[in-house]
Amino acid sequence: MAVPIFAPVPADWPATEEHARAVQRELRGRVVLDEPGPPPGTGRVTGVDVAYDDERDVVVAAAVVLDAATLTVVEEATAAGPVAFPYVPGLLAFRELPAVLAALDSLAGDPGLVVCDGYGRAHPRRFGLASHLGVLTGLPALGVAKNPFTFSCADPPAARGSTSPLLDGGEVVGRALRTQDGVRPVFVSVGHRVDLETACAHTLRLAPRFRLPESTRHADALCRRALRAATLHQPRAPGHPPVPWGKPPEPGDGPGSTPEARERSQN
DNA sequence: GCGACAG
DNA sequence: ATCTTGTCGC
Repeated sequence: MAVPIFAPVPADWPATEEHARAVQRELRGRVVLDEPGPPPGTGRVTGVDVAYDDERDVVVAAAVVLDAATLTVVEEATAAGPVAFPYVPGLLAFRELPAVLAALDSLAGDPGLVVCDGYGRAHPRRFGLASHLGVLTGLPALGVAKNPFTFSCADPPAARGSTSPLLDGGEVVGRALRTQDGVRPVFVSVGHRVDLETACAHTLRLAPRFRLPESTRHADALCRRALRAATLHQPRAPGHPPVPWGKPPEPGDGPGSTPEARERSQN
């Protein structure tokens, strides 16, 4: 599988943490918070995610478009490029966005609502990945994160659909949302042009069976697959990597390789 | 100053 | 994120 697009890092992309934080403070004023957002279960929803090979300085992004009513995949795209920024908590967008934007650009159809891996408003400067993506694309966007980052919240009741406020000190920045009975919650925050209530309703609809939304599960699987394919015959930098034992596992192994098992293991 | 910290 | 062995369940 060839990864069709090469996404160079934009020439004006921030290279320092200080610059990146300044960009966040400047762009955060453009976030639109007074739109309810698209009605859940209608139109299209697009999941985006990225996978890294820091060893080879490669990031691959995937965008998977779903029909919101049926959760059927209607379109997919990937894009690869150099890693644009180191991982710094609070500056994740600068690492992921160039590749994600390239993947979104290569879609033929309208992405509709974009579901990001990570946060939007729930961010030290109220401008996480989902907000940044929304502002740069103009698309409605929300964030679904797998852990509470630096924020705090009560454990929501055990039933699917239960929520509790996600707090930064006294300010509500998102919600912990239980998407399955008795399973750890996910952490939803607004990105751009969606309100928190609608963002949670979308997230719940997108997760009828697993903890994570189908949109992010599809995007996660696709970018990993594409990264493997893009990287499979490239030599690694000499020295570092430990040589693993035995031979690599065959496709369609035993248990532990099913989607359900993967989901549970990260839960 | 130190630890914690989306992916 | 990524690495990594085995184990459980449908």
